[in-house]
Amino acid sequence: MFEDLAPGADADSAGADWAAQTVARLVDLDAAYLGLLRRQDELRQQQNQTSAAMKSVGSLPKDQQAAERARLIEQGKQLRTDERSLVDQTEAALRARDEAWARVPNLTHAETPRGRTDDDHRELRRVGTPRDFAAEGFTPRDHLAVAESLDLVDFEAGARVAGQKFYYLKHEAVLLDLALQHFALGVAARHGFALHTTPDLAREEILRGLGFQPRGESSQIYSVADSDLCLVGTAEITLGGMLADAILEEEQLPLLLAGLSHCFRTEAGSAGQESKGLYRVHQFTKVELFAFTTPEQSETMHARLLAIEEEIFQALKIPYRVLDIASGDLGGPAFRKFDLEAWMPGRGAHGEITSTSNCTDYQARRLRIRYRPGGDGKPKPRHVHMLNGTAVATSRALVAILENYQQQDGTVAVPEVLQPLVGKPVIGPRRRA
RNA sequence: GGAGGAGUGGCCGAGCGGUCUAAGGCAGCGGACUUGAAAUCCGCCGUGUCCGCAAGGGCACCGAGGGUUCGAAUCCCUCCUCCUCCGCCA
Repeated sequence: MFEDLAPGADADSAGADWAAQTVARLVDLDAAYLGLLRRQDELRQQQNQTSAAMKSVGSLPKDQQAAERARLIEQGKQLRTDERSLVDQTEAALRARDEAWARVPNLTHAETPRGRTDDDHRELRRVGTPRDFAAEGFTPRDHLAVAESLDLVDFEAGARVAGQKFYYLKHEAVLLDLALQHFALGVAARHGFALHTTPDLAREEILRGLGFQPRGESSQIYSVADSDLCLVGTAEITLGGMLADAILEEEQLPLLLAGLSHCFRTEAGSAGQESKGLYRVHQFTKVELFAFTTPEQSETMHARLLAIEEEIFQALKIPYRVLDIASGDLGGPAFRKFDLEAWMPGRGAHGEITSTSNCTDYQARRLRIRYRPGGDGKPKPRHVHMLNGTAVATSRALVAILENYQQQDGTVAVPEVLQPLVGKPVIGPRRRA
């Protein structure tokens, strides 16, 4: 059903055509539903009139009352039968319309680069200068080698207890992980975000509202057997879901939330160099920024979220670049997405460390989150815009720190802003017990 | 985990088969009175959706979903949430 609503491989050339067909299909489905809805409402009006008529039967002459009652009951029965079959049709039509709608991704920002490959992202800028390891006289190792030599991470035990791509952080890595969380939460609070810790599980319905696909074949989401709960892949889900069905006042916007949660991802089908060590794991901890705004505010807010992400990694003194993500890589909900990619000397390439998306009203429509515009008269509620951004994902940040702060003697310097919580300026060398 | 109780408009709260077009109160908005304010009085005061240029009208919503009935906020079933007590536990 509706295969024609999914773009094919040559979507860029066929894009306009596909869009026109999709719109036509949606219009047809909508008209079909509304036609049935109108008939259903008329039928219900008759039902209401019939039961109202029953009330006045008592004012008829006694000898006519029984006959009139019987007539109305018979009529009511008939109407009920008709109404039920019409309701089934109406519900089916509504489902067809909504399913078609759910498959339509968000619109795309005019400036978003078009394309489907990593080469199609637009690099907006580079900030910070990568260290010249050759000049320092040594070859940088990847974070896993650094971490293992300092006994900071144990993947073997993680595999034994929970499976591959699970891990234990050890020693100063634990403190680094916590220091990153604390630092990011501090920055978020200073920018006016209300701090939250969130549930690490959420109902499927909420996941769907945020545009995630909880139980698909290649789902990134762990689900809990015999329940409708899933492990969250990001606090975006729990923060966004907090206000489902709410109608906010315009003065409350923009509403800024920060959430600390564990994040769980199945990482189905990913492997290779990119997934080595802490870069791609099943569980990590993340501080997430979330914003509810008016439609007019969302673009400015998106820039603000990006600026906060940059502030954090500038404070950590990690070189990075900013990408304007290409249309084919946006996913369903995002209207525009910026990624920060840190320079990772161990692999000699950039790697994603944060991502911020403007989802405009895509999630708000599914979660029914609206606001009442101020002003005179009785303005109808409008959908809010919803945006999210990573303040810090600790596992990825650890990769960047270990690789950028490694020293020739095998130790790792601690970023200055984290030193108060880690309690020392340098990690290692360690004497193995 | 066990046993009870409860979910009604922004909030409190009545209603427990047809008079619900959901009482009453609080908050809010407009007005009268007042130099101004308070107090008092009068009026307004949910959401969604459909038809309509509009005025206006229809339909739905009393935690969610099913059911019984000519007719359900009201009766029955399932689920969700909250409260109380017991047990267990960080």
